[in-house]
Amino acid sequence: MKYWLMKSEPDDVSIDDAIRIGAAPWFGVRNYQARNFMRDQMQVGDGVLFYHSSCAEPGIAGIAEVASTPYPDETQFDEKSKYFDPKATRENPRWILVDVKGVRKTKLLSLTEMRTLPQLASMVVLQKGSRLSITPVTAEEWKAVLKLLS
DNA sequence: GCCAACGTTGGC
DNA sequence: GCCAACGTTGGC
Repeated sequence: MKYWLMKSEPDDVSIDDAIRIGAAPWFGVRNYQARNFMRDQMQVGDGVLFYHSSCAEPGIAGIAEVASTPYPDETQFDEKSKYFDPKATRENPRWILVDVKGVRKTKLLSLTEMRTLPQLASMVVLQKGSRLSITPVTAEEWKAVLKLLS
């Protein structure tokens, strides 16, 4: 059992959307490190901190969980998608994703608040220059965040 | 909209 | 394999 923080633009998919939709493919990741986390390390049932980014109040907005094993991101094959990748083929797909299921909405733990909390200082997402859309979360960090959200 | 910090691409 | 140029992320 691992833990993750996954960023989503709420104008695109918010925590409310994720809960309403249920298990949904986490499409559009086009960064190899983030892809590798999904492809190589995620397991069904892993805990996800659902983070709202590029919005008025960025921060953790809810809890989700990994809901599938990895499989190819369909949008890489779709010429009409903005995520289309001409170098990807069905025989040799480049982008792999998992389904993510929204579990519950929480109060917003804002980025500014997170930065003030010593128990969260080690989180990858808070490190200077970090812009990975998927980052690993330690069990300690997970516990600390859940406590703050309760 | 700005821009710092990264990541990717492609010529050599 | 280096690295300059370019593209992207995402907070502010």
